[in-house]
Amino acid sequence: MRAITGWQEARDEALARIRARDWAPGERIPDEVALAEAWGCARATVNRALRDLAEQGYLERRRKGGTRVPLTPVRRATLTIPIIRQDIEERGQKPGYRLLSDLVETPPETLQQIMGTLPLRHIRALHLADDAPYCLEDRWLNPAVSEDVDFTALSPNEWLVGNVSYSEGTLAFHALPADAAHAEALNCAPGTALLALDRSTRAETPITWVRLTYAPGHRVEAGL
Amino acid sequence: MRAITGWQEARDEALARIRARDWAPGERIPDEVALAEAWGCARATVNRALRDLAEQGYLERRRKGGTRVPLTPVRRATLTIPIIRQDIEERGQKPGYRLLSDLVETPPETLQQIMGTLPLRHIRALHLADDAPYCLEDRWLNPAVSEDVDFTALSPNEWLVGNVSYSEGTLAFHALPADAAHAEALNCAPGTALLALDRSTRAETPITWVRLTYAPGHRVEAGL
DNA sequence: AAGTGGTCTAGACCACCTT
DNA sequence: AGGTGGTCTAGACCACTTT
Repeated sequence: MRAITGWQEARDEALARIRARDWAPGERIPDEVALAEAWGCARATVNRALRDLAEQGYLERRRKGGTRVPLTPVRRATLTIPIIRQDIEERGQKPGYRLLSDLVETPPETLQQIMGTLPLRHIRALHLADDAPYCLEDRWLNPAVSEDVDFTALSPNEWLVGNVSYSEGTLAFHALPADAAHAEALNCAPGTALLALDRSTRAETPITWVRLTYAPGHRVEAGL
Repeated sequence: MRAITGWQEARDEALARIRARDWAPGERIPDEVALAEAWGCARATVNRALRDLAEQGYLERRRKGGTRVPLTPVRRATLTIPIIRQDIEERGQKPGYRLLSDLVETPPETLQQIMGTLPLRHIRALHLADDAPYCLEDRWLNPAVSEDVDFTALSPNEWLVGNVSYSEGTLAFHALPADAAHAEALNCAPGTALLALDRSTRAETPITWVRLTYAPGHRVEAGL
């Protein structure tokens, strides 16, 4: 075999061996020093290649334990979370936005546990694609964060990304039936199955919790 | 400032500056050589830190163009895709499995475009958690791949991961109303909103397309 | 106790892209 | 044309974990 020149080449070579079961599931593969010598490259190059495969779930690595091909690989997919307006533009549609309500309220108890402080600013807004309902943004905001921001023309989604981003959080998908409010906003029948994305965001202090409920038929795609 | 010792420390320092808007959105940050000198570490360490942040969407890097803080950061979340049985076990529940049907059929036209060859092996199976319906696996398999495999006791999901994994594919979430078959299998009323995950897998040739339809109320969580 | 991956360093060359 | 990130190398030390 000719010498390997780059880490991507090393990665491809390793992946080929895994796929060919040359390195069988459960088996320990040669250590980095051995591979570096066999492939005629530096150990750091092998390391980069194997680390990359491990990040994708193709390998398991442990100090002293060596590197193994997992018996049951856990693949990872990547989900990109753009600003809603960008999302719509990338579909080649015209983005629109309408603020439905902006109140200070006491949230449901489940939310109180997540957000802590009370009361919260509760914003409901509709995003449009080519003038058709695209998704409903149902957001609870820590009032300390948003103060006097006017969400009449600018969606909280966009404002937050530009002003409070780079924070921690959780994200989950689920399905729910359209209630009366959904039905009216998204222009569908009550009970329609809708895809929803719940996301909570916090830095030192809780910032926001949001549920994006998409119009019927919407699909969220993930990479790899 | 005291010298930075590791790449994670460098990453944290950089992220702190981004969050503090010390490095403002749209702005170009110092180049790697400058940061390495300022932080008292090697350039490779800075590179690793900034590359990591760029992968997460916190920075945009271009040769000659330098490194910038994006005006509108696109965050990325990671979705782990375990074997269904493992998924159930990790919830502390007892996994179960029942094969519902295993036929060779002509798939709907939309699927023919994805899978190419005809006919396909069509398998429907139910996964159980603590004897309650967990998710319905509706799978179309390239017959050349599965040949004589018996899915009575072993789910296609598990067999594939162990035997044909390490392949390319796509993945998408959406919501759909339970039809009569869903309703019976998942023990819910017809029309119930259900979360579904469509996944297609291919190597050199199309391997399989599957829709996992989860029991009502199921949530799929993503990291960060 | 010892083996293996994790990482740092210093220097170098290269590829790409903006100017 | 030149600056910047992308990557390779060779060597070194360290941290973890299994033996």
